[in-house]
Amino acid sequence: MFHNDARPRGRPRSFDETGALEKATQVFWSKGYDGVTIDDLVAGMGVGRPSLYAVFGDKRAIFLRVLKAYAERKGALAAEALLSPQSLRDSIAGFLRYAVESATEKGSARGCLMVCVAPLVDDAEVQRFLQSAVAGGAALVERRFRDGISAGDIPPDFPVATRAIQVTDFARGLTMRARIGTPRKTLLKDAEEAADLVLLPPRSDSRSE
Amino acid sequence: MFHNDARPRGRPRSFDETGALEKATQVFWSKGYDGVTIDDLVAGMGVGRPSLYAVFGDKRAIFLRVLKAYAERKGALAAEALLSPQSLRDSIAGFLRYAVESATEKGSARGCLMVCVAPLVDDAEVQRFLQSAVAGGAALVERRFRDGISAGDIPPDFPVATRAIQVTDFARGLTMRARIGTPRKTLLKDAEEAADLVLLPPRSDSRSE
DNA sequence: CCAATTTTGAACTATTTGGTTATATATTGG
DNA sequence: CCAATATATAACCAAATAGTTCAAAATTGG
Repeated sequence: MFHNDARPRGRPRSFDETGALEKATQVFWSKGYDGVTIDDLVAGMGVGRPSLYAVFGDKRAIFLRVLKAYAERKGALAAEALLSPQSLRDSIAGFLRYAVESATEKGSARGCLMVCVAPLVDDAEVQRFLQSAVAGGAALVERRFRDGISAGDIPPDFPVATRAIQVTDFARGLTMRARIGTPRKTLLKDAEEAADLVLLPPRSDSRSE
Repeated sequence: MFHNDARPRGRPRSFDETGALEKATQVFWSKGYDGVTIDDLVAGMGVGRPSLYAVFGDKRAIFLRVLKAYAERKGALAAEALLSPQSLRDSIAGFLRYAVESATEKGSARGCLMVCVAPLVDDAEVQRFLQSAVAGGAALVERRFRDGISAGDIPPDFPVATRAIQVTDFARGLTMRARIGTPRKTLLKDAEEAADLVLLPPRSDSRSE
């Protein structure tokens, strides 16, 4: 006799919890952390003030949940863009293209919550989270480079760690430019050229000057 | 009988105007735009509230002045780092090194006012200013590349415009990582490697495959 | 239908914030 | 030394903001 999935006891909620968090994401994404008031969240999430505090806590708590959910979702999509294609070139270009496309999507704010807004949040936990996210992103790209060596797409002496960081730095640079209004078309072109650059074979040391 | 540089009529100001603006720069730099209150500026600039409004205007006006002064100063220093060295490699590495060093300076906030905070300001004039600053920075680097071709440091088919944008995207990426706490040492290493990368000769098309 | 439970909506309180006003203070010009 | 001028200090006010309280509403369990 399990009532595990039975509806809970009292008045049912008028909102969907994860849906409300997604709406909160849009609010923070477009207004930044400090630019957001509780009333912004109330209006944007469609949740009454007392419910908001009861269910989610204060602004900081909401932001932390938003940030973590966003990172997970975006990380999965980025990994997919990176790991799906067969050719290394398509992987790297796809990764950067995804960064540009999600940063210039119609209907969302420009830029990226993790790249543009979270770094300005003056909070130790946020900073730690971002640090590990940055490291995780680079590690993912590095793994893809290693697979590229196995597949013969790039030479065995390819500096996988260095180039992986460079790919993610490019993504950051492109994303910040998206935020200030650089057109998607321009950024997509730059993403392609960045992919070309990071795939150049390293200068071989064998032939000295 | 010119009294051009005579002291003005009434009670003398207790603060230095440009000095106060520099202090305001630090305030915005560390707290972001929306995170700053008038009281923060009053405290940080050492200017009383009524004088602040009378002399500088409201928060937006102060920020615009701060941003423009910051851009001018920083642009000049970046140009110096870029144009002083003889070798192209020293120029590009110096430019990126300067970005990292100024973004990790002790005593200032981490990151950069133009790269990290201004892009989040929801204001058309700020956005326009940033766009032109971004274009100007890339143009500066591109010019240095062209000089490098003349000097024989890079081949004549070197894609100067593309690589110039990439240099500035790297600077943005490094600067954002500085903001989230990546150590200066790490970033300086990455800056060197980024300089190496963007100076790689392009794949020559002559030899197909 | 009624008690227990949970959420909702509206109002409320204390605090912060942006911006102004009034008065005192420091300086120049005569 | 006095009028004119400009700034400084402190107090002030209205609006915005964060967070709470409380009665009404919607549901389950009996």
